[in-house]
Amino acid sequence: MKRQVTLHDVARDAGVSIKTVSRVVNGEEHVSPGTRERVLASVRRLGYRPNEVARSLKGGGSRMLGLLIADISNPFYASIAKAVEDESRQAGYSLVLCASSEDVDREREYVEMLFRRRLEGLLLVPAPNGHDYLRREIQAGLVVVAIDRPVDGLGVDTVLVENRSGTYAALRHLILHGHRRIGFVGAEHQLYTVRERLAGYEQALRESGLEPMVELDAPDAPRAAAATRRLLELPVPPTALFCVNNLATLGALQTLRTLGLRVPEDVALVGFDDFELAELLHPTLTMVRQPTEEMGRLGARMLLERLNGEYTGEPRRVVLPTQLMLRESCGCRRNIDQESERCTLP
Amino acid sequence: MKRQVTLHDVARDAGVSIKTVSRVVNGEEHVSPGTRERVLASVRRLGYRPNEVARSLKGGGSRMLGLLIADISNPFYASIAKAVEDESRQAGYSLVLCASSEDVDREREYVEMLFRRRLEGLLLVPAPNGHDYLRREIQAGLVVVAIDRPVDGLGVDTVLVENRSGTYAALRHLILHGHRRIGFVGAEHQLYTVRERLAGYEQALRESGLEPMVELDAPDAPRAAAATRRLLELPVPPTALFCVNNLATLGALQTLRTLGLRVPEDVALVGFDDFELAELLHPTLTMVRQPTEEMGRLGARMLLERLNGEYTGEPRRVVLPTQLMLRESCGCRRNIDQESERCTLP
DNA sequence: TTGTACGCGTTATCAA
DNA sequence: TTGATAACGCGTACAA
Repeated sequence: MKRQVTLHDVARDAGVSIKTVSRVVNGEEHVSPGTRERVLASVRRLGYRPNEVARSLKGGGSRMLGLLIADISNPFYASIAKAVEDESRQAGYSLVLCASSEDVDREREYVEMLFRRRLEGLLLVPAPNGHDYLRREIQAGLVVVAIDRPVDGLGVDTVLVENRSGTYAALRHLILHGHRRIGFVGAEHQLYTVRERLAGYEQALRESGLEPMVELDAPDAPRAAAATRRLLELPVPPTALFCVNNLATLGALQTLRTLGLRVPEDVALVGFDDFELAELLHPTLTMVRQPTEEMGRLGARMLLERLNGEYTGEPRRVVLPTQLMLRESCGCRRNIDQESERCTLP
Repeated sequence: MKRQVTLHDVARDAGVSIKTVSRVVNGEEHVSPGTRERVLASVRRLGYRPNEVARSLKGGGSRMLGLLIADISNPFYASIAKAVEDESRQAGYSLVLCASSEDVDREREYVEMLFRRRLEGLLLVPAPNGHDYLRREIQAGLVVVAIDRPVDGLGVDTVLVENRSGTYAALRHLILHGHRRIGFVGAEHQLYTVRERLAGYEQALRESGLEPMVELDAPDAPRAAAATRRLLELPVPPTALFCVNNLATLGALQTLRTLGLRVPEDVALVGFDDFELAELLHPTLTMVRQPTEEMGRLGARMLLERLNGEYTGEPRRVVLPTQLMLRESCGCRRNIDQESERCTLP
């Protein structure tokens, strides 16, 4: 990095003091038009640009936010990131992207780094387990907002979706279609969203006196594929599957294709976390949609409201609604005549 | 932001000078074990963490990189971002995420901001047109690496893929399958990648004496759908389509479905920019794969090599190979017996 | 209207 | 082995 152009350089060039240059640059009052012109000319000639690092140090705040997610290549997080980036930029903040891979240690390292760089706020999709370390950061002034999952016992603003009732609605739908054996293709029980969705699943089954069939070792597509296979190779296999998220859904589809099973004729399928191509697959996929962009946008807004003092009250918890996107994979189309009233459920 | 714990606080607490604390914190020599212990105890007790902003100002560099892409919700960019984030983190850099939406003005605003924050390097997927402004930033010390598209006339390290020959191979494949009328579903001609792929398309057609059928107004899925419809409603419609990227491919599929045309029986299809679900669609999609993660990883490495002085030579231009992923949508499977030798082309 | 002097938290220089 | 002091670039308080 070459030596940069500073206020001093401009001041010398324009024949004024650095304070005058500072005034001009920041558009303050009390500068005569003449000097202003002269200073601006020097600014242009020398190519002066303010050093935000110095401004931050002086006390203005770093005007940077962090977004900590598991994996940006997952469209769920990418969609959140898109909204957060947009809101940050509009508010004049820069956004630091951090990926934890669901690893608390990596998360903690990242948060430590963010704190040292004096980021003002953090949008966090907390990895499973142990967020006590965050208490210290919050006490030291870092503003945190949790998205997708709560971070328990810390009283931070939180944006969630209706995991439980969204799943419940999806399962009611399958049950009303006549399914009695419905498998759950899940992921680590440590994940809040998985627990909640599992609870919705179990509630729906319990109410109908059905037996749960649960596979939880499906944190990524390949393992979801294996989990699905285990379910389908049961002595009495399920006639329908509920997949806990987009990755699990892809894995399940993989296996269904491998085994040559037709959807929904042989096995019906509903998944959580809708994605763009669900409408282009064959069959089209019935999915529980969560408003990913809105989650990001809202989380960012809540964070910014804290930062600029627009909100100073108690921690907020927003729970956004989900939506059951009825398409073909649940068997709806097949039964649409005889059960049309039921298909309008959600 | 509360008042933070500084070197002074630690120094006072430990009864030493700030320089001594600084030495301990940075693991320098010339500190007696006794004082070191005392200082470390104070550091822990007070919860001191170094202020990287101050370090940056002092001259250590900000240890931050920028990644400027069009849209993080596009899996192509998300995949690049994943790799870049990973490389940055490993090198001890933080990554600022910037989305330009292909808008040069927004790009310029972002770069200006990045410069003011004194980011050390920038990984850039340049928006179309006018990058003269970058010259100034580079001269001022910003290190730039271009990914996916070159930024002309500026002599920066660049990572590209074989757009032209990749497309050429795809079209040869279609032509050898007997297609004589092949449509091109493209995007703005201003985009380097589009121009290159179009050139590959035209070359293949020219060599076989075929007539190009080109639609360029397909920058997103909906407009790609419309463009595809225009092609297919021609008096003599194409029997095959080449789609310039993943978005164009999705748009084309949309229209094919709407019109009730079968792929590949009625219309064959090959697209550029493979994506995960191409294998799960029906039919599975024959696509030109580009090594997105490697593009990001390599770009990041080249940038880091510049920053740490490992490389100081002439601007480098790396062109990564693409790969034709033969699946069903090109009609390959149908003809695989009679043309198996041709199918091994790529 | 303009300028001087100080502080932000750190590292670097040089002396003790 | 230690410490006082000067940068780094900027904004603020206070004078002029």
